[in-house]
Amino acid sequence: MPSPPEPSPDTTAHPDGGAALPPDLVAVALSVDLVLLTVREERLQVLLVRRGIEPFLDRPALPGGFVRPGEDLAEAAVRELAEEPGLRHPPAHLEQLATYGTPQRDPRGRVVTVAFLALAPQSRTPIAGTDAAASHWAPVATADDGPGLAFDHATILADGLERARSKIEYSAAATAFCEPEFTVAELRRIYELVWSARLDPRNFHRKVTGTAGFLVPTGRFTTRDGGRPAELYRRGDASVLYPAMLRPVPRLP
Amino acid sequence: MPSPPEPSPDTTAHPDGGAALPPDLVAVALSVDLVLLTVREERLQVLLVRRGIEPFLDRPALPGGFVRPGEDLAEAAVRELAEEPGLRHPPAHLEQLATYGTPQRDPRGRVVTVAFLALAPQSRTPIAGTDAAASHWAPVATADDGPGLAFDHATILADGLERARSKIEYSAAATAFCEPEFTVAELRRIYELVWSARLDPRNFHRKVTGTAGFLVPTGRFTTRDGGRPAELYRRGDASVLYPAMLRPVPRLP
DNA sequence: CCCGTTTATCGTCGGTTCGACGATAAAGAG
DNA sequence: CTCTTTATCGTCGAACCGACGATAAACGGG
Repeated sequence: MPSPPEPSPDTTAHPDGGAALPPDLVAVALSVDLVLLTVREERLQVLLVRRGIEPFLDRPALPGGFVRPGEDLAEAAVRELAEEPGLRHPPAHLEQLATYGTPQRDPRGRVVTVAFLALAPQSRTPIAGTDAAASHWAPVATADDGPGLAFDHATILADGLERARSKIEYSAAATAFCEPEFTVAELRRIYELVWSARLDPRNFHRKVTGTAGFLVPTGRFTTRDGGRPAELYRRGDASVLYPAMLRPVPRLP
Repeated sequence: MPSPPEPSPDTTAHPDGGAALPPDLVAVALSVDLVLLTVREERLQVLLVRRGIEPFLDRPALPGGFVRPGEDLAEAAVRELAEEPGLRHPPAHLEQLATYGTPQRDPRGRVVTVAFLALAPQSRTPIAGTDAAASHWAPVATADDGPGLAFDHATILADGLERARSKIEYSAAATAFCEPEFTVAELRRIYELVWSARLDPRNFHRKVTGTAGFLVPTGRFTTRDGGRPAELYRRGDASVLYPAMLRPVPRLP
């Protein structure tokens, strides 16, 4: 991390090998932004930060930051997550979402951002929802209320939500929202809150326990949800679900 | 397009609004690369170029180039496609694939590339396969033969192929490989060549003609494939297929 | 002109999966 | 002990799929 203005060191470095980048190409600043989702307080929530500098001062934004020299993209995403006080441990799921590079998306200049989608269980998300701190959890249903998100982060959030909603259809990614051991009902609650839909407990139970490699029974039981004791499961080694979990079609009436 | 060395104009421009980018951040060169697929000569093929400069001189590579000032990412992808002699018209399908930014992926310096996946019908791909020209079509099955692809383009190509193979499962993207009017058998051939699998003609016919919004019958017929005349269809307005077209499970024996 | 070949299209049959829902099991609350 | 809550097992019909038979409509060669 040097100090003075030398804005594009890497683009002119390495003139060895007889090859150098063309001198007239456009250099951009590169950042990563994170759509970190969790299920807490019976709602799907996203981690937001309050911007402390211009532009969009005091507006909510997705957590993120600039990529450092010699740093890979996923590496930068993991580092930004670790720096956020809203997350104690690494997330259970992290994947690249999309890249946003519209020329005018940042008034300071050309900033291209690579967005990542991260899913984490509630136990790794200690920040309370109504703190005035820089980091806070916001229900995704109300993320667009109040002052709008900075930059194009509303678009990125919407893309991340759609990715998460479709990802849990055909993969075991929903278990990333769960604690290491969980009941079928707790997993079903994840699906219901992510999809904003109600699922039949009996059909859901048949589906997830009948899909090979999805859930591994522990043989132990819990009554923490009340009622008859439910068996505890761990996530299996299956990453894709086949056949997929079907998202209920939105009913018109 | 200015001329002299001024490698990072945009990162220091716009100091207005009381906000400027931090002076010590890493600037990167930004490029787009294209995985342009078509079905020709009974094979799934990808457009490759022969590199005319170092590094990877004379090695095959995905077509692409640097993003220009003021240019959006998708805009740059469309421009690069238009500049390629391998494509006469805009592709029928274009989507962002992923972004690759490992620090050492380009020996000249920090170059981050946004890869796009494009699908086009044969009629828009006039270049012959064995020309010694800069652009040529290569069957994807043999794209890894001979000298390897430049940079990390083998990884990008593999990701693009996987995206294409899964995309046609749950969307109508396979029609992007077809001419404006096509028969059910021609569409089936697309699926078979992209998946390297054989599909039952009767079940495929039932599936595609029974999925609402997938195909629109024209009422006209053709015998260009021999045998009994087949009805010509156009693509419908459905973009997602529900239920999905099921990819056959790979047979072990 | 008849006939075999090729391709298109329609149907049938059995197995799997899904949605809707009944029935039973096992805990806690009062 | 009864009521409530939740978990889990079954049942039934509809939808869908894979395998495959049957018919239709073109062509080419005798």
